[in-house]
Amino acid sequence: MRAPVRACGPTKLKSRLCNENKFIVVRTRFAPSPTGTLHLGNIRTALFAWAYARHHQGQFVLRIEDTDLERSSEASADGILRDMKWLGLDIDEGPFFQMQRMDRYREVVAQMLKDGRAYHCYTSVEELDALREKQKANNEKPRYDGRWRPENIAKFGLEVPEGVLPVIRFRNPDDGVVAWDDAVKGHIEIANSELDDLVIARPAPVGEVGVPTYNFCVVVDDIDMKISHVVRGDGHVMNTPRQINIFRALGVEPPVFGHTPTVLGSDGEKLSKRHGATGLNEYAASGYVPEAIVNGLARLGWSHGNEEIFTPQQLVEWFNLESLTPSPARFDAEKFEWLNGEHIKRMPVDELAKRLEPFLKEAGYDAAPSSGDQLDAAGGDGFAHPTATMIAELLRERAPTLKKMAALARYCFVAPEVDAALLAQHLNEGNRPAIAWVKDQLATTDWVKPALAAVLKDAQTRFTLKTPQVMMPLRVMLTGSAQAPAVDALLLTLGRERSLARIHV
RNA sequence: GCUUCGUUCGUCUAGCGGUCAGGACACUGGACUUUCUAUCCGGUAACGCGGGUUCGAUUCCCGCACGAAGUGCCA
Repeated sequence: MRAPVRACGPTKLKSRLCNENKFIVVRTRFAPSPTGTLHLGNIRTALFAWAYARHHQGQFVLRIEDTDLERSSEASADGILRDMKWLGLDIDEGPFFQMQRMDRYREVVAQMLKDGRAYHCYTSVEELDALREKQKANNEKPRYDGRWRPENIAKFGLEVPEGVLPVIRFRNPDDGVVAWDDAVKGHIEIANSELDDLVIARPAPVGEVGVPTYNFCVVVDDIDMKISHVVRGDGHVMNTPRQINIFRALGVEPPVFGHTPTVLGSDGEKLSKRHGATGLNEYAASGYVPEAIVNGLARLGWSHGNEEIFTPQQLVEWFNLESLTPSPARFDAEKFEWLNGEHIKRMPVDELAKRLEPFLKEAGYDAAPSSGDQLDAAGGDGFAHPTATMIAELLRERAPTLKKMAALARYCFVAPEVDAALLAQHLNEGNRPAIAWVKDQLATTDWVKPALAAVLKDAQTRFTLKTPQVMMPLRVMLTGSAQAPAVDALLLTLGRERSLARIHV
């Protein structure tokens, strides 16, 4: 489901480019390529850009950079939209698609050509390769030598070759340095002598403009979309000076740049499918809640003192670019899971129940109703079964993900298989009478927690047993496991009928 | 090779010239006699190396090492 595309950018080149470079409002953007699912690294950049805009009551723009025809797909663009929505990164404008802005880019290239800020270059790819090889062999930096700059043509003795379509190159300044104060990394400067004349439009007959290239489109887009702060991954640091030069050539002051550090896999390698740093959708499917993902992602490279657990709202309130660390961070799956558990614990039960329900269904506990605190329709073992809310209440502190919580809830629906050896460890002649007594009491006692607790306590005193001697056999019979919630809570959740059916003395 | 950026416990980080270098995850010890994969309390564990500057460097400067990115008619 693709949102409607909005046209962006007027056709009056000059007036547009030269004037409105004062940004009153903060406008950030996220500009992914639709070439696959978003991984944690990408989405974190989006999160930071979004949080910055929201913090300043600014706007957040989504731009899809779909000019790589071979790898781009609509499905992937839809996936991006879906993931952002799930995380709560609401967008104010867009998505804009670069493919639909080609005319605009060409218009600007044509203008630059006319103004002498760009020129045709007939050097073939083969020649370029040869040139670079030679430069490398001589221990020089491989770069285009500017031979087709109008003033150099004669010097190089060049003639326009037959049947070769020229590319258009940007005339980069020869001297001086390009410098900017990166909002994350601080002052950075690069000598123009390190930069060469980059191709801004691919081959096309003279008089036409070929397909424009990335570094150029980005600048035109950021100008047209009035982006005030470019928050992006630090893989773009080396593009920045080139882009700044293009901004200036177009008569526009460049925006503020903030380059966020890379996220590495837990092994320290770059994030990729193999590292388990899988797509966001898979975290959703594993029972992670978006609040926890936002929290964890933000905490990877950003900090607000010693705050570890915070809500998306708090992130927005506290966020600033200066508190980003400039160094790369490793993804820590264990900490993410812990964080997820913390967010689950803090969530209102009803909300938790609502989110748990699909996971219960997926686990095969289909009949779970959505809410309420009374037993509802018959479950898989033939008894009225607990609601999602009751289960959430019972297990919220014991499961780090919704999926694990659903798995833990098994005994709420299905009679457990009780291992005889395990039971024998906890049930013996010493406590058997007590358990029998408890069962008797449970047949008639009020099914409320204080009453249930009282029965259990009475059993201890009446039979002079230690607490575990009463609790453990019940726990095992009720759940099939020695690790389970408090027995009174279990009884309450499971219900009288089901509980009695499971207690065998 | 060249350019740019980076380097605090295993991991994420706080620190912005004087701290017993703090917190969190993980790990580990204990407590909770309603178990535990829960909860509470405790513990182990870090400033990459070498020079400066300074009364004093984790903090500032310079080298080195290591890592990352770039060096495309990819984005």
